[in-house]
Amino acid sequence: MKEAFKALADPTRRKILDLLKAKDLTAGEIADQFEMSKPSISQHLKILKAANLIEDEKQGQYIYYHLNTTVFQELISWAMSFTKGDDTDA
Amino acid sequence: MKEAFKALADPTRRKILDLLKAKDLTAGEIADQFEMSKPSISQHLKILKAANLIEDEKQGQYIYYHLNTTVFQELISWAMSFTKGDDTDA
DNA sequence: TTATTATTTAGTTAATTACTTAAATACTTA
DNA sequence: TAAGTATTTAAGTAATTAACTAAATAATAA
Repeated sequence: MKEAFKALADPTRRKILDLLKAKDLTAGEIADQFEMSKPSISQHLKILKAANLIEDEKQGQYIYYHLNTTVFQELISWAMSFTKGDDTDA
Repeated sequence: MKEAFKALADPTRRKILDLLKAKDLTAGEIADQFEMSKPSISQHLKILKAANLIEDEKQGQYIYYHLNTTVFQELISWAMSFTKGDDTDA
């Protein structure tokens, strides 16, 4: 989760996650949605992957990225522990 | 939410939230839990407050801090939108 | 009023982060 | 094999962040 919190702090990375919510995309397709160099997006993807928020899958010369929902589930539990009626530890 | 994501990226700030989950505390009581200067903790409290994750209340010479759960609720909704079963199109 | 306690604000510095361009790697196609 | 496309890695830099100490503000108590 530690890595995820840091990964989620950046608006570009949150937008990447939003894009992947709609459908799986290649690194290039993701980069096309931003006015930013491809290496920069590649770095962001690397950080999201290290945080287990996304996974990649190579298909020929392309690398497809897709969401990994497990950390989002953990995040839900974590946030719920701060709302009334839930005593669960972080 | 933008501010909240950045606020949550720091482990010291997440620990402050954990402490406030148990009970309301003064700035000094919070600072006592860390091996860090009081001004540093004060800055973290300021950031958490700007993110609407906590609120303060002055009582005499003390300032009590307590959780504000509204942004946590928003965070839950946000994270749920990434998990299966919350398909907005369904 | 003066001193004490609680806390924040200001100013500075070191570490981290988010970009950039250039080069490297990997796959595909002619 | 050589050229082209997709993507990452490397190296460098500017902006941001998180810490510190010192000073300021505010309330309390002597």
